[in-house]
Amino acid sequence: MAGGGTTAGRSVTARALAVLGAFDSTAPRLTLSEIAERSGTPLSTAHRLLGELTGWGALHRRPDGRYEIGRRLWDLGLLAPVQLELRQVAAPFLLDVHTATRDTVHLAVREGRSALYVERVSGRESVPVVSQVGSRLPLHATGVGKVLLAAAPDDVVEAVLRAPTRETRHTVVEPARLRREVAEVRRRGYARTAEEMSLGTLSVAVPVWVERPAGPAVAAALGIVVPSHRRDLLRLVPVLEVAARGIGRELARADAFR
Amino acid sequence: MAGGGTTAGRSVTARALAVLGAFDSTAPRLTLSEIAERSGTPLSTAHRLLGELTGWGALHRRPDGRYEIGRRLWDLGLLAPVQLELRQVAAPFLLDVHTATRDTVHLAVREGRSALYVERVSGRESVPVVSQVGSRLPLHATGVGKVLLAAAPDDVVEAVLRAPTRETRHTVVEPARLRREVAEVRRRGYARTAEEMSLGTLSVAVPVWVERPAGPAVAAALGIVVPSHRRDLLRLVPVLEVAARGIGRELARADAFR
DNA sequence: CCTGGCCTCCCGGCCAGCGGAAGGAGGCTG
DNA sequence: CAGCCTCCTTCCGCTGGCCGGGAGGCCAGG
Repeated sequence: MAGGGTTAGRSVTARALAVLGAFDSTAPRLTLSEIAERSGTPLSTAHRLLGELTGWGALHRRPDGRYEIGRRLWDLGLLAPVQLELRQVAAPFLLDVHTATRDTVHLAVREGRSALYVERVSGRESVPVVSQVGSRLPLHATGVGKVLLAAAPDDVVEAVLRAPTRETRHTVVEPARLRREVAEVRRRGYARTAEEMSLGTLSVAVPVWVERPAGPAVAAALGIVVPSHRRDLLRLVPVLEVAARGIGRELARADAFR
Repeated sequence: MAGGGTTAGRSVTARALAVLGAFDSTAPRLTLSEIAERSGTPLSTAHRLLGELTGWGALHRRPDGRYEIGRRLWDLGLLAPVQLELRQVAAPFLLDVHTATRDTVHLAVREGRSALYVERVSGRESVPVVSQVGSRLPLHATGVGKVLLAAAPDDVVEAVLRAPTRETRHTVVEPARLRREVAEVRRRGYARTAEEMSLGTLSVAVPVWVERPAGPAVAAALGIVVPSHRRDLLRLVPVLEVAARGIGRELARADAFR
């Protein structure tokens, strides 16, 4: 019997987490063997862990035998600070902007070298966009991304400028030009893009400033995406600014309250 | 050394899950000792598990030392079917209803003997309501709850009627009267409440029917909450019905697509 | 300076978890 | 309809990873 001989130092918890980690947005529903393979766990081990995770409610087993994320993990996820603080505070303001403009409105925060989309309001008549809540998109090719990039520490800016991906034929990838854009965003207080992430859409975005004991900081970026035939893009900047200031004020209050 | 002697059969995974389970909406931020106590885990064991969970990103440790749910669990939660299928399909329709009415709109599903609030659209000018995304409220005291109750199997109805909680002085708790209301909801196709869950608000709700291979079924309930001085509550029923039918159709399509 | 609360780290015994392998269920093919 | 394949479930004895008491550190308050 091989026994635990080949466990290679991975702890039980690490294996259980690896099993959970097998799920992602490209694979939200998996069979036992897929999970075993994706998590690098022997079949029978995966089977046992899945039994426990399912029993607790972290996962759910469908009638067809496949596994998916369970309600209990959904619940836990709702307790994450990004959800509990940012989203709940910001949602009504995004709604205001959407009501005034009828376009797709986004709220994103920086996570490493990506923009993490935290909230989105988009009706059925809005332009189709790639971003969803939970998506991570590059900092250099979206409106909210550029705002977050302009507010990021220098080492992040340098790392992003070193290898900007080309998303469409309009994506700006020249480091010098990106550097100029970042400076411009800092000066003007808003960012704009034209078909740099997906063809047929323009975007503008502004920072959400929050007063903290340590001084003002950019906590998020608020942006709007419109079809590319629109001419009056900059008209939206004041609308976004009003909402962003409202969000910032509420966040500062929430911070003070702890 | 006590060793594993007193483990009482709880598996490692069960302990790790117990640690996660220490978090809930009333306690989204916890210290090590609180977690140890709430999860019934010895301090040093909790400490070790927290280290692993934090390392993986399931939890996050704040500068002040307390733990909270991490981004990675938030991500995973977004993959739950309730989020991925229902919410994403329904969100634009809730938005439509909100735009037309400016009131707070809810989508809920039944989970056991509770109504689980899955999505909510509410501006800043809407009436304040207790429900949040992820809340569980009683089936007998809310609009969406009554709709879900009317669609529930008999044993659930009986169980709910046996011990209805009194939420406000207007809550209907007499089993006979509740039974009559359920029959009425089934006949009329909508439910209404008047200050039964929180004072100062009325609500109406309709079922979301989905065509399935096994026949039509109520997948969710769509409801709206308005301040109690409004007189034209029933005017909203057709609005909700249009949206509910739209959601049902999209869900059936999504089902077919798998 | 002491006290108390809270966190971090250490260590050796022991049992819970490990995973290969056999067997079952179901579906597709020739 | 037999044969084959894929996928899932269960079994079981060995062993290495987990357990948790306790020592010690850190910090705030008295």
